[in-house]
Amino acid sequence: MIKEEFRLDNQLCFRLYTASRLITQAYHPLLSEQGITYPQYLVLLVLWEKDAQPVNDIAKRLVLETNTVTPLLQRMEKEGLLVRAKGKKDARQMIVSLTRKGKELQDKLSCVPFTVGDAVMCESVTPETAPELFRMLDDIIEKLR
Amino acid sequence: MIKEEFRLDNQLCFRLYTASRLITQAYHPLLSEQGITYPQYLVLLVLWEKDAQPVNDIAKRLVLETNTVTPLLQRMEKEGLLVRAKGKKDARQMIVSLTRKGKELQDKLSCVPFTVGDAVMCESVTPETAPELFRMLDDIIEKLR
DNA sequence: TTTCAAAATATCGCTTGCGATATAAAATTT
DNA sequence: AAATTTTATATCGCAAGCGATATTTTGAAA
Repeated sequence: MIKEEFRLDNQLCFRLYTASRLITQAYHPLLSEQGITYPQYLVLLVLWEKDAQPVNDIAKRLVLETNTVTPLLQRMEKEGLLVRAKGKKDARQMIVSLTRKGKELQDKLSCVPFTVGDAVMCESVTPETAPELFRMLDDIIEKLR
Repeated sequence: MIKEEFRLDNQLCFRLYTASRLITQAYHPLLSEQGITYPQYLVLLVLWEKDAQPVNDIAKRLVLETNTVTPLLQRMEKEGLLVRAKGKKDARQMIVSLTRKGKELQDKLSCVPFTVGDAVMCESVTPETAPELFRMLDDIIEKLR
């Protein structure tokens, strides 16, 4: 008999990994309609909050490494969603700014948070219980980052 | 001002995605010591529970597509962790079985679940609250799969 | 039985994620 | 000021994920 601690059904990480992938898949049809991916959508969320940020700030906000974010931004620049320009004060920095196209996507994607939100709501995850779930995930993230 | 629903801090998916990646990173040093990755560890968990399964059963258990699992199994076979053999009853199937090396890893990785479990425990996630978190994640997974 | 649809696996192409390393510019030390 | 260290990005290589598609085998229908 397998040890209890090795049972897949007892693994928190597997649940997080699966839930994360499935929700990302729920985003997919909505985002691909506008030609973007989920990580690209996250970059847009960051830049919609505050435009013209250096690569490092975007990476930190998304808890990703720059070696993940840089190619991501390069692809988005090729798609005309943003531009990257050397920083004037600090020439090491690359300042990332939204193009008109990148800004306009906000309107075109305006229903996405609601559509996905509805898709995720269920028995134990409701507007009442979501804050508790958020708090647990935030604690885990804080502990591990 | 950005709309509330677009704020990164209000996104469940981003939290799941980040928490999932960070916990996977917590596994990394423990697993790479034995030359395996986190998805490969998941395959081992499945096969330790029940050896000699077709590709499809493993994929279903991990909620992954076969086009993800097949190359994963091929890499593990190359590493000598398992063998793949055509099914006798159904020649379309590939039956995946652990090698001695794959079985022996269970002992070498015996402390992994505890080490990672400890690393994740925090203020709001404890042995008491974990079942509630599990239940919410399971509901989301069930709803979306 | 012949044909056709379904199932199981595999291949292809592309985007991520990330460890390791390189490059260039700034900040600090000597 | 010259040398050294730190910081900000970028490049490289490889393993996942996954949509789309191909291949093989089975099962069902005509």
